[in-house]
Amino acid sequence: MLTNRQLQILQAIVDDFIMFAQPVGSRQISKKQEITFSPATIRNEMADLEELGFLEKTHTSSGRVPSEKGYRFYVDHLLSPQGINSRDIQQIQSIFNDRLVEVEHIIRKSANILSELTSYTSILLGPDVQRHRVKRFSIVPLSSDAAVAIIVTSNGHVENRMFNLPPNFTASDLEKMVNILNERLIGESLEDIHKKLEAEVLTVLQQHVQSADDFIRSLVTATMHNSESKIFYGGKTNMFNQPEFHDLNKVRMILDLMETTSQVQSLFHPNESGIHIRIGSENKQLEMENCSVITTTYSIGEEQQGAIAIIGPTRMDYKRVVALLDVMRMDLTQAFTKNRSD
Amino acid sequence: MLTNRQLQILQAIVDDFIMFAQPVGSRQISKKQEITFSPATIRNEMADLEELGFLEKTHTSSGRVPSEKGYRFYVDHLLSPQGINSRDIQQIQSIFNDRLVEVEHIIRKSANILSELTSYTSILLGPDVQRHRVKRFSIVPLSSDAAVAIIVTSNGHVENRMFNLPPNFTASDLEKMVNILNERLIGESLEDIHKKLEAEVLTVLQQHVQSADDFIRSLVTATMHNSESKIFYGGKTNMFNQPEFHDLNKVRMILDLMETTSQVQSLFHPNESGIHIRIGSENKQLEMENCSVITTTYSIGEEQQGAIAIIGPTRMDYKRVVALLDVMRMDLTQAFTKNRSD
DNA sequence: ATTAGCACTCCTCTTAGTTGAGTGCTAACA
DNA sequence: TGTTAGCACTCAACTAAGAGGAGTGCTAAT
Repeated sequence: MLTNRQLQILQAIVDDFIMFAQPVGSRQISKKQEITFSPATIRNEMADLEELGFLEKTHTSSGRVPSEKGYRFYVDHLLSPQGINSRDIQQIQSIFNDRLVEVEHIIRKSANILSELTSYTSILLGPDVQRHRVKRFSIVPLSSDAAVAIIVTSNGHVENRMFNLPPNFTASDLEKMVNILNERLIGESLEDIHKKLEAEVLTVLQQHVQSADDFIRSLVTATMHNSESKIFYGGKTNMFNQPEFHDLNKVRMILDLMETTSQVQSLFHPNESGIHIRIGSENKQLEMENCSVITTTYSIGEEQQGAIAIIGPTRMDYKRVVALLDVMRMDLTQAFTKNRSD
Repeated sequence: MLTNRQLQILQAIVDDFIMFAQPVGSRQISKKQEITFSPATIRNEMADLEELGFLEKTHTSSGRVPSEKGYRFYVDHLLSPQGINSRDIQQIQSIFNDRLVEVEHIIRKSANILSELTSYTSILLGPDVQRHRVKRFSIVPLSSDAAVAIIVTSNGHVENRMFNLPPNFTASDLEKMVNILNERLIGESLEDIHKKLEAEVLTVLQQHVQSADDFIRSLVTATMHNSESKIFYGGKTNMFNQPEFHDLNKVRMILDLMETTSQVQSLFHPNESGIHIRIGSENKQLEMENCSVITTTYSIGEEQQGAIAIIGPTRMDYKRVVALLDVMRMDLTQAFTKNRSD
């Protein structure tokens, strides 16, 4: 168990290092207002904290730097919840000024403002398209052998895909088909559609339409394709500002990771509410060993969920980011549920 | 006018520098197969070429480096058209293996393959949505005050946008409206729609539907919004490989530029056929003063046009990139016009 | 006209020395 | 007994000096 004084010193060191990105010496700590004891005492405590694994030295005679364990402790026990600046709140509110109707717009704007406010990189996941419910299904023929399938979901998202028509497919075939599909599929979620298409709808269609088999197969692969939630980025190059990323290789690896959808998706904790912090090697990705990722989720309507991640150096301003994400999560949730009800 | 020998030496120097990214000395040139004269002679010629502005020195006793004027001359006069490797051609062909129907897929894949083959960054512009022709117009109501407008274009693109419905808008109003819109707008290009909507369609609608005014306004702003061609990137971080970009600031500026749609769009020469090369400061953007940009266009169907850009260091392998772009342009054009006719 | 030879330049790499921030330990102090 | 002043020690960061080498420009010989 740490003594009060050790807690105080650990906090001071982490705060200081987060601010200045320089190893922190005993003298520097001793000069702080709230510290009443001498550098020598601090040195003794520091040595103890190092032995306990909370601090590290970059070399024998350098100041101390928080270890991952140190950050973890700081985040878990020393992070006094902090209000944020009214100017920041105002800026967040400005996202909702426009009376925009589209979810996508709001999320895009949120990504930009978050990256601006934190000076880190933000990633926002939109609603999971797979869970949207079908509002209308239609097919627009383009030529004798190609058509576009269009699915409008209840919250206004439009999913569309081209596919090939089987030969000898008539306009009346198409019409029948669309009617059947609408009858059967409206109200279902997109992820259920695939199953339904192949199971019940197919047999019904086969009774009415020639070569329904091919058709359904086209349609299934077509609607299945675009299955992930959309991803929005803010401040992709913000990390260039951080001294720990003055290394091209690190930056490159992270930027490359962000181009890979699957990797990005695995940064998140789906279906877990609250704010999650992963520090350095707590991240599964090797590329992220110098980064911390703070994630949270927000609601879109009653069923849908979106997610937010902030990526920064392990020396991230946790206090501020957590506070900002908290506001952001609540505001987005509120905006999207209010939007729904009127 | 340059002598034959000067041409030969200039070419050798540029080729060598493109390959090794190191200032080229007289000895190194003299060792080449095709060079029959001594280092001393080469030094004299080099001094002349420098005086003429084609070469530069990084310091008094360094080898020579091509100046922008040197690259320009090389590109204009010394670039013997070169066939490309059959393996490369094969890889390009692989884009079209899948029998993909969607334009977007092919372009996305092309961007990736181009960046892979060149090891530079590629940017592909899709067709200009504004010039697509309307195939079908429909409106799907979502709630009492919101709806989605959907425009399907003749080549299968789907443009959609949410908008607010005026109060007291009935289902039959909506139906009438959609009918009128389809009557009037099918076959028009998207860019013409805006004008038409405001001019003739508005007056017609006003006769049939209450508060058509508000409605049209919503619709115009809605369809106008998404007006640029889609942009696809390949190999965004490839420039990290180039020694001239081992400078974080340069990389950052270019990456930031690539996030700005308007800046990216201004890299292209719309409506000019052929292959264009802009070297260093010939680019309008200050951020690009160390880059060369090679652009070209391809056709999508009979009316539409897409564009390709490759961004690399001024020390770019012009010969190879030009050859690759030439193949790419023709293959894409062919694929998209063939696609149309069957 | 071409080229061998040579003095000269200047970048790059290495080594040595200096400075200064910071530590750990010991001994004195309250 | 906990705290602190004092001091020797460590090591990164900076500076200066010197060696090596790739390359040039000029001159004189071929």
